[in-house]
Amino acid sequence: MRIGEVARRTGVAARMLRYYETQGLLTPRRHPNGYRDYTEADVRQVEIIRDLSASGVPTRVIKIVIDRERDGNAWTSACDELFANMVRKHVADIEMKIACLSMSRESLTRLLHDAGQRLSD
DNA sequence: ATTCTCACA
DNA sequence: TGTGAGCA
Repeated sequence: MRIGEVARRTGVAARMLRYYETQGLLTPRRHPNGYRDYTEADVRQVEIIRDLSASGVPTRVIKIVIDRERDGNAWTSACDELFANMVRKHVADIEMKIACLSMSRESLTRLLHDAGQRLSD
């Protein structure tokens, strides 16, 4: 499928899909006319990239994760410990964000609850 | 009509 | 990241 359909289905702008490609996160085939040809697997890949990106994980790290999963998750080289620490940091960041979001949710639901009481008076 | 690449304030 | 130019 072409870039427009992928953009429509994933909610990721075609602009970003091309950008991800330059970052090595996606490598769609090309049609004879030069148009990118995405597969269903690419769409799943885009959804993963989109979600990780929305969680604040830099594309640089996303690429390492993707490459790692493609190569069967083999942890061997001396760089692996370094990478593992990067991932741990992001996991910690995400946990912090979850904590912040939970508090925001409490505040907002309380706001709505109080407003609801006044509205029903 | 759609996509492509490249460049910009 | 958005937007526009100039092609195919």
